[in-house]
Amino acid sequence: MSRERQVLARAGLKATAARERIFQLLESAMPERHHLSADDIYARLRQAGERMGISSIYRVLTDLEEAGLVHRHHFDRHAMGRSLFELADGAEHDHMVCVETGRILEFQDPLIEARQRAIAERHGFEIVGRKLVIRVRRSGADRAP
Amino acid sequence: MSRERQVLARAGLKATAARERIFQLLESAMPERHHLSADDIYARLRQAGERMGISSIYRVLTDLEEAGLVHRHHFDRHAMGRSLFELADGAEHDHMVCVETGRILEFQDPLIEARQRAIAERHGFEIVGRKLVIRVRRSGADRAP
DNA sequence: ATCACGGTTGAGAATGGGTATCATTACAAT
DNA sequence: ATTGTAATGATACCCATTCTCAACCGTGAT
Repeated sequence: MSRERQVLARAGLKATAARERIFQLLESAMPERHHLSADDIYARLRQAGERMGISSIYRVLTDLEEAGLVHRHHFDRHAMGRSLFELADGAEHDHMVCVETGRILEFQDPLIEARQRAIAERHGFEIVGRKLVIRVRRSGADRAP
Repeated sequence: MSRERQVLARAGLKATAARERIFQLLESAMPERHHLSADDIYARLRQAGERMGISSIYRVLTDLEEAGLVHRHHFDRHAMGRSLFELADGAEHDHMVCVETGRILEFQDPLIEARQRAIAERHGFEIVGRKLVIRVRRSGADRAP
């Protein structure tokens, strides 16, 4: 039984070919771009000579997300931006997006996380999920006068 | 000259009727729901016997956003969620959304903000904007076993 | 094996915020 | 008034995502 099958099974998902394959792709994208859209996945599959319906890709991604194996992000300023997905590899992290280059940096800050928990608790809540995106630009960059 | 006109002028926007009116609406929503969608605004205008094209509403909201007078949020989990708008009244704040009731709470935490600035600086960036949304639920709520 | 059935897949249609187009209208400056 | 410039609004359009539904597994029971 492959590693993928194990992870899927542990998350309570039947291990189908589509799920395994998409999981693999997300995994292989981790060192590199780290964030794939549904279209990216579609394209990569084609490039590899495989084919999968785009609706299945969306369905599988949603399944994986609901099983907690994948995180979905929206880094665009506006609503109609596409969703980007990445594997949920244990450690939560937040994102910094450069508005000039579009580059996405990840970071972790235990202090911020602790603070968030404290604030939620103070209001009688527990945290289900959080999303912090900082939009940044190279400091000292020339701006409109 | 009305207060609205002054604010618009100060932000570099010609004060048109549409802009003044939408600004007013956002202002009047502050004590109450605090976050309005383009549709909400459309509906409120109709209810008041006025009429404005929905495209104008979107355009004005985008103008106001770009002038820094208004913030746009997406609290939904998925991409196609609608945009919600609120007046940018000086102090930045973050949001906590209850996944059970949909209620939106606002909070401020200077420590989190300072931390964010520090992290951005450490990477050679300056902050252009940030967005922190914590999804929460009443703690102690029963969950699936 | 075969059957039955519950979940999975995928092509194509539908959805729904949001945007683009463009003729019309309002305003401002000459 | 006249001309130029920007704002408005009806409508068409876009496009990522979801829905629908028929075909298709896969597995366990017979």
